[in-house]
Amino acid sequence: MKLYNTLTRKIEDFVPYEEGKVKLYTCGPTVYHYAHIGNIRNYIGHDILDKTLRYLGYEVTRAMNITDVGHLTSDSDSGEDKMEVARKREHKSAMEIAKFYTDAFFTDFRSVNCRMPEYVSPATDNISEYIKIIDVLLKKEYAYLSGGNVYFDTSKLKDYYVLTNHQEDQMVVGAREGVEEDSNKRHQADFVLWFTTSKFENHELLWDSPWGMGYPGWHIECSGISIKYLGEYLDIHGGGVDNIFPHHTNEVAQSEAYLGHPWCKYWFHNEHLLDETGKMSKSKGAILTVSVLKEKGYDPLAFRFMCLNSHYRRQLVFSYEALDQAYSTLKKLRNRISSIKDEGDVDQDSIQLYRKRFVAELSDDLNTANAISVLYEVIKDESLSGASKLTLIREFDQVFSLDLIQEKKKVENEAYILEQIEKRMEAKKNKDFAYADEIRDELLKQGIRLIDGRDKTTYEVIDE
RNA sequence: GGGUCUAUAGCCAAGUGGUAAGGCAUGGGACUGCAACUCCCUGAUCGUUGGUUCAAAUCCGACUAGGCCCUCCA
Repeated sequence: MKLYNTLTRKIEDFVPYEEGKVKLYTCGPTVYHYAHIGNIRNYIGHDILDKTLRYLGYEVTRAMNITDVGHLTSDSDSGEDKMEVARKREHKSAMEIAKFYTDAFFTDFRSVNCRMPEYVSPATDNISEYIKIIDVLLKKEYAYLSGGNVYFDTSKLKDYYVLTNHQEDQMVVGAREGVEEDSNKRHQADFVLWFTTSKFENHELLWDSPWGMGYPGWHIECSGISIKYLGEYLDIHGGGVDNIFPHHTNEVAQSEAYLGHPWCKYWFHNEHLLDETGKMSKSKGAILTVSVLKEKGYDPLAFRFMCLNSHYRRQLVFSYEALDQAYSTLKKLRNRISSIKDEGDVDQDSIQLYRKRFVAELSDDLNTANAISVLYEVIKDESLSGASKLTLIREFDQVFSLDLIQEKKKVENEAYILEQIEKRMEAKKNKDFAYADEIRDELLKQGIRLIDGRDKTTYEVIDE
């Protein structure tokens, strides 16, 4: 298995700390708003990684956080907490908001066939873990108190910018609008571990700590949750590319300072999904979610298919044209697969050959687009028996998760349908095509599509 | 200003030194009473420009265009 590692900026052989086992961490959603399809692309990328590792035989343990607190617009005290903004906007308690959007997130997450991680933990469930870590960081003098807050001292590290190649003296403070400098910091790059003071009024979520009532900084939650559930040695940590700095950079800093040894071996980052105007963002107003696509009549898996046709480290521009295309391709693919008859012997040698090619593509930094090409070759291979094809397709779909093999849907009124087909045959014989078409249209309205064969008409249930 | 990534047919996209996979769409054909489904056929010299090489979409330089990061975003 070869994976691109942001840490080295190279494609490397994947070798976990413990042979055969993988500890995988995914930066989860912030639940002050809906997760848009760009967010979901990221989780699809992680899902493919997760399932590929499993397919290869690794025992994967995966954890993911839910950010339901303290997501500030900046580390300085000028910003507003996103949860608080949502609370004011919707006149609900912070926990109600978090619950609502967490549920909405997992509805979409599941609808694109993403597997649930072993551990999913909200940030607010692990406060004591953060306090423990911050306490140690203070004792080791990697952290300091200033202006009521606890800060991480980045000057104590040999190489704070391991993930980024940033040069401190070239950094522009406030490159983005609305970011102000925090005068409590000793160094420009220092970041907050624990807040007790802020300008926000009525901050709803507060916890007691050795440093006073307050709430955790943004970055500490992922370190805390990861170490708590996956231990001191992490194999892969992933997220979107925009997390590289500062979020993941800070995680490395605080985790390794706390643990006293190297922490995460591989950093896995998904590129963004763009729309015509550029990056999708939760703060940009209208939010396109998987649920919205569903309401528009798309199978959510068409979106997943669209993502798999591209590479996770490549920017993808979302357009309805592209989605329509992905959807019709997926439907065609399923149609072709459904016509494969489960007969003949399962040819182990041929299967092994295709299996190898499939694995080779996925092992090449998750080349899903090529893995799909292998699928097409399997379908087209005339020397392969139906049983062999279906065995392979079923296996490939463990990773793709596109529901390629659709269960033949049974209908209750089959007798009625067969009767109608019979009537239509009769009408066709009598060249009464108007009546024949009428029957066909009527059945279509009921979700039954007729398929005319050479001397027999069959039907299928359509679910749109 | 610094960092980083990308540029292949109408669209999605593979390709990492030896003369451009695959898919969708289009057009043509087979099947059909018509249609749907299915099947067959159908297209590009790889952003521009220098260079390295017997040989470059693939390596190096310059240029152009675009994305992302530089303390809120996946």
